[in-house]
Amino acid sequence: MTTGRPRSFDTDEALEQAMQQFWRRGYHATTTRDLEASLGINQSSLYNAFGSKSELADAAIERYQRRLDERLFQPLIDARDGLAAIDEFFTRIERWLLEDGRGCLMGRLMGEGAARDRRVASRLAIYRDSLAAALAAALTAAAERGEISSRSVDARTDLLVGAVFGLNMAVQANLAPDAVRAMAEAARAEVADWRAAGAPA
Amino acid sequence: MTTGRPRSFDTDEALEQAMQQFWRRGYHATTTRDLEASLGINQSSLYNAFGSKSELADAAIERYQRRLDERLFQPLIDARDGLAAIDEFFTRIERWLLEDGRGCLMGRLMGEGAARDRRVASRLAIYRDSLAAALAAALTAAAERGEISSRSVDARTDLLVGAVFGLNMAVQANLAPDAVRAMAEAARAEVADWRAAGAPA
DNA sequence: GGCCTTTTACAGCAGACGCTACACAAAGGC
DNA sequence: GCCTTTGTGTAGCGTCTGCTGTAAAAGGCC
Repeated sequence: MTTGRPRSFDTDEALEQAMQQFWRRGYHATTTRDLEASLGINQSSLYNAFGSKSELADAAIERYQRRLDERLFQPLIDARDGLAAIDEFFTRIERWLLEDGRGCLMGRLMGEGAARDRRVASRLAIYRDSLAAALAAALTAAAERGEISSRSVDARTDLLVGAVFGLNMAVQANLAPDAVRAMAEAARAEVADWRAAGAPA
Repeated sequence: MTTGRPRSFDTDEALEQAMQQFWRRGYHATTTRDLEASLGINQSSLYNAFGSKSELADAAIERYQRRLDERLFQPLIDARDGLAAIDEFFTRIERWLLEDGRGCLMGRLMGEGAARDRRVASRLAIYRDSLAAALAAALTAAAERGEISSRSVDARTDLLVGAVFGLNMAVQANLAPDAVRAMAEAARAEVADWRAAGAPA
């Protein structure tokens, strides 16, 4: 059995703070000194506990993705009311992106080209797949309810993934909150038009 | 009159190379040593000619924006055939983004948060406004032709700006070219649906 | 109380960054 | 042929980056 000196900090709480830091600043702009400060942990302890900046980021992103699934993707999948769920989804995303002006960690990572780190690239692939799967599930539900044609599900999934990417880009580009809200509203209006047009079976 | 030693390089050609370098790597990842190499110019000459990295980038971005206007935005404004012009616009953007796998310089800058540099932020504002203005002009033309309702122009401008941002984000996130193509195709399909639905005057 | 293991603190490494000081080179003006 | 003006090459500045070497500290186990 290993005993040794006990950790002076809570690993889970440290990971939470790391996630917050990466969320605020992205991957590259977050330095190991920043992490030292925001985690309240000496750099050598940080390396001892997490291995490297890349590994710590990976763990922090995993934590973030669990939160995204829980707060945004899973509700979209669980709500079986078709287009209404998508409307609600964009409302949530808009709030998520503008709250505290922090945007979305995944949007930050995509935008800054952090995919050059293999671990981050893998996380980004998971993000994209989760987002597309949740939207596809909602659109499939909408087709089952007769709100849209089932043949339009794939293209509209791509369109909405693009809209979400676009919202992230807008936040990343420092667009005014009102402009971001207008973009989200435009997506909701488009979805509403689908219902109005109906499904030609 | 000033005389002095003449430049050993062509300033315009150097600026072109600087643009290419920023285009490939973005703002932060392009170092003054990179520029030294790709411009074939000593760093001190570079600073003597352009002032600073920020000022050189500003001039390079201005050059890029002229090219964007000429190849993408102005054709969209000049073509007065409404939705067909928008379809063509997305085809051009798709090609622009995937050609040489370089993406778009403005997308790179937006994504990497280069807006913290004041000059870059100003350039990004110009880009966004030009893009929105070109799309709004085409949508207005489409409304005049009766293809869509004139009341939907503003919302659809926002939607399409979002779609373009989304395509840029997809490229920035290193999505497979086929996935980017699918996103562009989805935007075109959506635009085609507008024509099918027609304008309820 | 010694032993062993793990974590901690401090200091520093090697490399990259944007930028600049300085001496020299190359042109025109007189 | 010198002077002034501007461009060039070298070398290096101060700072920041991710990461590590080393020794002391703090716990369990016998």
